[in-house]
Amino acid sequence: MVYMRTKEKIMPKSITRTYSRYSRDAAALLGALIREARNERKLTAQELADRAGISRGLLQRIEKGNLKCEVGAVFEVATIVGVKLFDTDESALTKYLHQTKEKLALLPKSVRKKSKAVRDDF
Amino acid sequence: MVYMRTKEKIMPKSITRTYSRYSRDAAALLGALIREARNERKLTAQELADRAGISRGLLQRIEKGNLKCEVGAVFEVATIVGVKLFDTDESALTKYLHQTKEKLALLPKSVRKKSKAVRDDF
DNA sequence: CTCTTATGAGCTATATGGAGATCATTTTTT
DNA sequence: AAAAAATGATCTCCATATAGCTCATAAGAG
Repeated sequence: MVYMRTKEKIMPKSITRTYSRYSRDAAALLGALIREARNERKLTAQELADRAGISRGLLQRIEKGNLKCEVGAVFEVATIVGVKLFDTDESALTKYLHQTKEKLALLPKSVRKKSKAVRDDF
Repeated sequence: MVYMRTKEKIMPKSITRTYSRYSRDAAALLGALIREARNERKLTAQELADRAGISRGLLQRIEKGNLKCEVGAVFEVATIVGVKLFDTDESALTKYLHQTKEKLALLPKSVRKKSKAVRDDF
């Protein structure tokens, strides 16, 4: 393990993640939908944050579409204000989840490539 | 109370978040879909992690539906393997995003409750 | 208008999520 | 069969996301 530390200052590893446009748009949209839903329900930021068990500052970042937030916090807030993920109702989601789990249990667990052809069509 | 201030320093804040069932199901489903899509594309965990710019361990947690991951990492992985969020294609998402932004710009920025009635119907 | 409250932005200390290892097990290839 | 590769499950270190403030501004109520 090598630490990039000098005497004067600590060199950060500079892990500047790059996000695709789609990811940024998705987060921004989700944040906007959350804010919209919160206003419709006449909830203040503090109230919603309290219900979700997060701080108001974190809620602010979520509504702004900040990508560096916990998935759990984002999903929780979305759930509370009624923004459904995957455009599915809960029962359908749960049902499909079980189906997928069973399906996955039957599949091989690892993947072995037979060719190198990989498509990047997105 | 004389000893009240001990909790400031000594007691860790121990933020054990609670997540709703829906949030947990949503994360588990998303993780399962990602794994499914990754297998269909014949990508190893390491390859997908490299493409997303994350570690293999983080990808493991994402596929397991761990809620304590960056939203950006989850969205990015989902995007790469073609799991569309919100069940919408990219153009529609972007379009709706702009509409929402314009709409939000016209709305009042703060919320004031007129009554105390708040519904918890979810 | 004044008063009250919500929001936005910035700050610090700290809890913690992520990178990068190792190792055992499972799966695929040869 | 053996070898090679992928996965799952750990661990430590540290960069940073988070909670919890503060303050200024904005917006609604009276």
